[in-house]
Amino acid sequence: MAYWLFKSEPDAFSIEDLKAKGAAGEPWDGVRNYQARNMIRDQMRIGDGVLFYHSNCAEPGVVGLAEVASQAYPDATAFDPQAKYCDPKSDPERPRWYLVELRYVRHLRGPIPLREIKLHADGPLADMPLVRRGNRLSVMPVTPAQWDFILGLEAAQ
DNA sequence: GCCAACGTTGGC
DNA sequence: GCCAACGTTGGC
Repeated sequence: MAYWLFKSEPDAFSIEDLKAKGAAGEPWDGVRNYQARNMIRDQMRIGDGVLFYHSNCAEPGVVGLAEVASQAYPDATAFDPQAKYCDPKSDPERPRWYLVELRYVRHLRGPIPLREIKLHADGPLADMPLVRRGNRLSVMPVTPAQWDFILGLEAAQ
């Protein structure tokens, strides 16, 4: 089992929104980045752990846990001319973009702000793309050691 | 709102 | 295949 971090803008879709979806979960559509696509399509498995991260907001940080709730399948919003993230270069015969569904697991005891994560940018979290300047990946891998360390920060709260 | 960093596009 | 221009992301 692997671990991931998913960014989401809380104004658009927050951890509360994911919680409200309950067991049904939420198809994580709209990812239009090849690096992220490859991870989604080739590496994600049902049951993988997800750090749910709020970006582009007053206090960016990890706010909760989710899990990968489906295998990857084509992102149909790419075929939909009405959709915001429509991509004419993707079609059902040869889909270019994929998604997995996410399911809410729990909130963290308290948010772990990016500010705090960065305190460990020279230590246990050095390899997290999150702490590197200018990183824009909306989906990124998390090592078991990083996962444990983050949850350790939560336990210390 | 600003702006640095990045990925993508498209002309050549 | 290069690279400038552009649009987007996302912290601050």
